[in-house]
Amino acid sequence: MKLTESFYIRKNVPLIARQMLGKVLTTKINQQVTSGIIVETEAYSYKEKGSHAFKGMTKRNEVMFELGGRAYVYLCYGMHEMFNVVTNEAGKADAVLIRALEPVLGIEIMQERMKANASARITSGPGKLTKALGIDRKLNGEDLKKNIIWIEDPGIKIKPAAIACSARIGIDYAGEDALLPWRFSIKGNKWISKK
DNA sequence: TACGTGATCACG
DNA sequence: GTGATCACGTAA
Repeated sequence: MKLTESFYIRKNVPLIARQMLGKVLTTKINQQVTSGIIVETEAYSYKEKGSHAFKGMTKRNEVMFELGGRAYVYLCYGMHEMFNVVTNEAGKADAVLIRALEPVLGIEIMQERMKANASARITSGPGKLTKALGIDRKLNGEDLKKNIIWIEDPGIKIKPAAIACSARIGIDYAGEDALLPWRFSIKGNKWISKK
């Protein structure tokens, strides 16, 4: 069943990011269903310099300031769409970046979408999984309770010992906050993004 | 390691 | 208006 507000609207964003491992992200776009198990995430809090929300609200990040349980999608490096889940209550702009998935449904559809750059590991990275699942900025602000993009709990329990945590990737600009161990992944999973 | 790529944001 | 920068991916 779908995750509800009681999951998303909590204060502890690293905890939410960790608990998102093993959940299933699904999109239904143009009647095409694609999904994957979340195997790598990163937490971002408005209180630390790694977050887009650290300096306050802008046109780009305004959905981060809405109530938890929505999609925050933005363009990075002029070519990659990035998908985040907004968490916490309105005004407290926390988010979890989904960095990698293990494909489950619609694998052929994903391969078709990735055709231009045919790689075997179609969902192993934040820019790739959005393309594979058809996620783009049109979904910015989309409510995850609806039937376009959502996350379900398949009831798989991930043991604490099976979770790796480390510093987040690609945020050197955040100074000492770049060292926070807020990147989580399922140990040994083949679909984790490359180093 | 290098660079494509274009929106965004902090300056004036 | 302008310019530096960017929560990446790929080729090499």
